[in-house]
Amino acid sequence: MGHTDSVNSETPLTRAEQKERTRIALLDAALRLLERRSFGSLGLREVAREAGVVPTAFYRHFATMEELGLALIDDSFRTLRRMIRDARAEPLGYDHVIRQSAEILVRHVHAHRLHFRFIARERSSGVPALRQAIRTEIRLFSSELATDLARFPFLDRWTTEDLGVLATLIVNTMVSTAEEIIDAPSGRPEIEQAIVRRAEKQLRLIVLGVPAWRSAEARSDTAEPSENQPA
Amino acid sequence: MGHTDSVNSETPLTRAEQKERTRIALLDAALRLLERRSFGSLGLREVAREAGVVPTAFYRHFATMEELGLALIDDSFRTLRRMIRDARAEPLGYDHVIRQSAEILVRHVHAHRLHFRFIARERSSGVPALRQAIRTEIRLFSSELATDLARFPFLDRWTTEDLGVLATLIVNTMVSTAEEIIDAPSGRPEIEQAIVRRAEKQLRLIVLGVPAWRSAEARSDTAEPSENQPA
DNA sequence: CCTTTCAGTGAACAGTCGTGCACAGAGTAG
DNA sequence: CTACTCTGTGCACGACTGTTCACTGAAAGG
Repeated sequence: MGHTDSVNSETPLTRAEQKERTRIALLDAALRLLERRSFGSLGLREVAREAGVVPTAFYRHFATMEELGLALIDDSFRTLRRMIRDARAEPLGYDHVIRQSAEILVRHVHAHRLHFRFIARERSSGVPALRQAIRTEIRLFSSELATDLARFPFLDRWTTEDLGVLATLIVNTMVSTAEEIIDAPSGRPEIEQAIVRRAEKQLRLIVLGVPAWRSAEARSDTAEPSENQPA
Repeated sequence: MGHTDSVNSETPLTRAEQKERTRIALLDAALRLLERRSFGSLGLREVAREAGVVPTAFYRHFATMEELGLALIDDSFRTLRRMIRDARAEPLGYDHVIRQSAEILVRHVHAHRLHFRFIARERSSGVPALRQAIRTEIRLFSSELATDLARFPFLDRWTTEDLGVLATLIVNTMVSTAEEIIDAPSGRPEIEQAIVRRAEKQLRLIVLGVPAWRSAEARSDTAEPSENQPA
């Protein structure tokens, strides 16, 4: 008696459309459950139930839960990349860079709260395969930022390694900020404002260290004098 | 036929001693399982089995898994506090502060790998109660650091808020570093050295921004000129 | 010494889990 | 129109889960 209206109840659809629809229903169901639980504790049956689908239907889309998890990571980072494209597209007011970047981050975190929460949560916890995949993506993101940074004053003659150091520091700060925004009680705008305000200050502090960087490297006493280039 | 040698097989012990021993066996078992899995996906039976104890014995020590988790947090932060005490006890070579702090961090992460892994993993993921508890502890740690920082040059006349900004930035960097060290493949010392080296550079960069801080605050154009005090 | 306490046992419960299998029935191709 | 494809269904299975209960036997207390 298999009735097809478990996910859809609209006009007749092509087969591929209907299948994609169920797939998305499964992904969304998982994402929804992940608001309160961790991925590792999620069950195949649980997700199927939440999606309004029988457990065995799950296998038509994913061979295992881990596979669904990787699909979720794909989707999540797709939205994150969109955010970065947005950031690059903006005029970039030069000394408003920090404020603008923070604003973009906040906007996207709100627009794709579930995706960001998923990434933030599974970044350090749970299933090794997912953790690995997320770390790789973030690392890739950092090195993209590093090449972007190389076009700023003072930074144009930095070592690749030093640019990486700076980029990672900035990314880490952004990630921490995103995590705090996600966990902030919604409907308490002043708390979120404080978080954003602090993030901006942190980024500003980091940027302030940039002009002084080289001299400090030269001051480094007992360290092996390897990678510092001559002025 | 309840035999008592499931955990112990030594000389006769007092009742309290034996009970404490089993309690520790349960905590250690959980900690060991948490190397590969997340706390949320951990089962009472699983932990009891790993501890070499029958499931029902679990209830003699913890009413629920969440209670065991909170006990784990207690223990983990106890070792973390010991680390901080060590850090304060050292001579603090003044401009070797960064190198020394990093060294202490590395040493303790290795000595208490399981505790640090647990904290790192459950900090952002899984069971709300645990996440909450961990965040509170870290926040407390940050504000302690803030008051310590106030005794350094340049920092002695900073706002409380700005000190918090700086402290949080430093703590975040430390936490990220600890997470990376934990996940670094053991037996590859060069990878870990690279991580530590980057962490030191990041901290140095942050510190370099400190002397320039006030002026930048004054430069802040369209922002509301609230919390900056006159020089 | 005898009695009490209580950490750990073992069997049993209702429920959930992942997975295999046969089958329905709507979309698709000839 | 017919035959085929394939997504979703329904049922069954064994394994595992959290929790209950009455129990045992050694340490603790008088």
